[in-house]
Formats: sequence, structure tokens, C-alpha cells
Amino acid sequence: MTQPLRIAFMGSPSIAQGVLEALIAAGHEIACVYSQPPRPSGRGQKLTPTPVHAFAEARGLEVRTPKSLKKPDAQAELAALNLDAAVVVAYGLILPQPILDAPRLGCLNMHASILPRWRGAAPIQRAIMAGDTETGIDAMMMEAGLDTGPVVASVRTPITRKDTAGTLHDRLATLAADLAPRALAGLADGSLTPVPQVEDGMTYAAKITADDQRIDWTRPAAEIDCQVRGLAPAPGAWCEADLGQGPVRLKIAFSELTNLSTTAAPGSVIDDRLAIACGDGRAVRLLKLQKPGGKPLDARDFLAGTPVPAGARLG
RNA sequence: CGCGGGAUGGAGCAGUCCGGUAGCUCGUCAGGCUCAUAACCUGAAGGUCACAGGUUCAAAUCCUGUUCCCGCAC
Repeated sequence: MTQPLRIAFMGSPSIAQGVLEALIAAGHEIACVYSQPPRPSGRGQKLTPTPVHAFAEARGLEVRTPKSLKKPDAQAELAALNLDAAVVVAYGLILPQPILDAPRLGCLNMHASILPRWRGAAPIQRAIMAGDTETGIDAMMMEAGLDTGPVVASVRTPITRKDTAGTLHDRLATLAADLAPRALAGLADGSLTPVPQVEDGMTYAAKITADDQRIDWTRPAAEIDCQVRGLAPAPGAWCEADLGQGPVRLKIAFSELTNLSTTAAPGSVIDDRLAIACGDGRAVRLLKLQKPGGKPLDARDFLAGTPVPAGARLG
């Protein structure tokens, strides 16, 4: 490897953790780890540190969890670290200009899309939901704008019809962990030059909302299949279903496009193996389902305890 | 203490209100049948009903506590 650098790592969710591990393995000096502050979250409102926070603490690294980096004292604390670079992966805070300018080489961001497509918060989910056939990881120099900076290095991976946000996330996490040390080294020794993004083809990957999760069976089957896979395993796409005890929220964790055609009304169950009619006369087959209080089940296991006969209707 | 649902052979569920023979759909195993199937027929194995106490002649079922799992909200 090249010479060790003195860096700060900034990140919060699990995709960032692998990058941090890779930077440690590459021999860099991790001066400090920044992560989102622990917040009451989840069942029971327990105060939960982020995955990166927990990991860094377990490794004995200094962890800082400021609520914002806009204040001068927070900026001074970062400047005092006297950094060669900062590596940022899904941190979740805006980095003001003084922060961006503090490290000698700047701030390097790992972003889970091929920019300028899918700038923003949820690039992995949006790529699948839109039916993209390829995505990847870009290593980019951060600017004040949202994911607008020049790209240092890039890797790509195909999206298959069997990919979910979960499987794609895991694959991209591996790619990001591999790319980050290489991009950093190339930046440090000048062998990689940041290339400005073209604006052509730019899209934003908006945060996933409750509306994104609700399945509308009048939409085309291919779109619904992409919606299901793009939101799996969390937060999940769902529809209403009356399984004999009144309407319940049925989460769909995995699906596939069938080659069936049908004239049945959208939402109709058209066979005894969970093929559902969609708006374009085609059908998706539900392969993994979850009802309230239960775990996600393969269609076969689900049907063993909850028969869903042809002719039933989902809403 | 945010709201709520759950734990029953290997899987998924009923049974719990109203205490009294362990049930259903699958899977597994053995055999049969079929060109073939998430096909069909016959037979078999497999459960201290999450854990710990309590009430009772008798507890999956009623009472108390514990652990683990999940949905919503955040």
C-alpha cells in the first residue's frame, strides 16, 4: 500500500461500517470517527448508537456525535485533528464549507450510485424501483452541493431481477469497502484525478416515504415487482388483505414477474400460488410475505397456515 | 416505562374467552402409482404446548413473573 494517511471517518449505517473496516485494514490512522448521535428509536424507544458508532467504540476509536457541524466550535474541533483527508459514507449531516476545506486533501464521499444519477438519500432503493439494470459506487470529492462533486473513481454492478435493496446493498457495501482505500491512495499520490460530473441524466433519489410503500395494483406488473424488491427487506412494500379476520396490512418481501396474462381486476388472486393481477393485464407472483406480528415467510410456508384461494382480492 | 400482536412435533397455523383424549395444511420417512408435476394413493415416526412459580381432583387453556420474536409509531 501507499503511505498511511491521517483521516477522519464519517458515517452512520452499516454500509459505512465496511468502508471503515477497510480503511483500518489499509493501515490508515483513524484520528476520529464521526457518527449521528444515538437517538431513541425502535420498539421501546431505546437509545441506540449507530452501527458505525458501536463498531468504532468496540475498536477503541474516538467517536464524536455532534448534532450539527454548523457551529464554529465543532468546526474548530475537526480542524484541530490536522487531517490529511476525511472519508464520508452516508453520514447524514450537511458538511459546511469550513469542514470541507479543513482536511489537506479534502473530503472523499462514497456514494451508492453512478452519478449524476440518483444523487441524494436513497440511491439503492430508487435504482431498483426505477427498473435500472446497472448501478455502482462512485468515490467523489465533496462540495457544498448535494452529491455534485467531481468523481475520483467508480465501480459498477448489474442489477438483476432477483436483487432486492438488501442484496444490492450488501454487494455495494463490499464494492465500497474495496474502492475506498484505492480511491484514497490514488488521490494522495496524484494517480487519480477528480473528474467533474456531467449534469446530463441527473436524477434525485428522494427519501422513501410511506406513500412509496403502498402497492397500487392498478400499476403495471413490472413496476410493482420493482417496487417490492426495491423496498425489501426494509421498510417493505405492503397492501391490504382480508385473510378472514378483517383487513390487515400484508407486507410483500419478495416477488417475481410472471408471464401470465389476465383480464381479472387489479389486485385479484388468479391462482392458488399467489399470482396477483396488475393494471396492465400481467401478474406478479408473491414469493415472500409477512403479516402483522409474524416473520417474513416464503409463499409456501405462508400458504400452509393462511390459505389464499384464487378469486380473493388484495387492496 | 410510546401503542399492539405472538411463542403449540421439522415449517406455518387452529385450539385459550367457557380448564377434562394434541387438531389442520405441509414437510420428513417407508411402500405404491405415474412419461410427467409444489400430482395422487397407503402407512409410519415425530410435541415436557417458550421458561419459572401459583390456583385446581385436573392447566396449552385461569393468575403472577421472566426470556425471546414481530407489526405500528418514531
